[in-house]
Amino acid sequence: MPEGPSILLLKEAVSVFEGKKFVQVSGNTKLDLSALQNSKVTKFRTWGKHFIICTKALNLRIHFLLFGSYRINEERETKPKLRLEFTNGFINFYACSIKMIEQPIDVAYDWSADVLSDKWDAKAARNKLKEHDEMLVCDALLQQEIFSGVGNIIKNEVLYRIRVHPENSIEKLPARKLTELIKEARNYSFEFLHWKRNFELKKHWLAHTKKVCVRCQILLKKKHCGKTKRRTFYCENCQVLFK
DNA sequence: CCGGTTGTTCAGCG
DNA sequence: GCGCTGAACAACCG
Repeated sequence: MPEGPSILLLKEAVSVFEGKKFVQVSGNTKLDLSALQNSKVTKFRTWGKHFIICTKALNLRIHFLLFGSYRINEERETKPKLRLEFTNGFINFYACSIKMIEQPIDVAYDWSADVLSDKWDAKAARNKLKEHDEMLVCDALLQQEIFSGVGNIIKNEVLYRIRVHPENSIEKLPARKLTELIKEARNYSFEFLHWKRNFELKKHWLAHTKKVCVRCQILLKKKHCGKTKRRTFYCENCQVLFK
């Protein structure tokens, strides 16, 4: 569920509820959502892995973390953390983190960091990366302030596709490679979106969870790289470690 | 059936 | 105050 493209698919799936009044708001959440009763959804938005429910009174942020899920017009065994009921259906959210967004939404969010947004700004990403010279690229791709929406799968696939070793620091990357990294983070995210929409995401993985490099046929390395220590699949032969 | 994970935050420690 | 570690959350797959 969790990477950015999946959240965009959620937004598409619930667009039928935009502008609709809440018939009932309920769930396990400890947040006081009484302000939502008799209110309506003005808009659904996303920022990377954040799913944002906008109302006149307040904005709610849903984050699915690792295990979160949702159902539309469908129940599960467990009680939802949040249930939004409309006249034309309902959404249930399970095992997610829910927060009120206290600041005005454009203050709270840097839209230019969202790799799937029209507002995505590659130049801004490059400037942010320049402030983290010593950060490893495997960590940098997971920084949501820089690449909002990129998760571990996208990280692995991007680095494999551009033939960059995950343990290069930002400063070691030739300018041309840095450009490629930034470009592919967005490009692959849209491919992910397309494949996920067609239920064929996994079959397009080249590195993530894979055993063998499709380019060199050698065994891929699996290692918990960087400060983020997320599992990283890479080819020690064709993904270059720059000196 | 167990181990691990498409993620993030926070407490506790040295 | 820092950086690091582990816990917590709690679902599903292989």
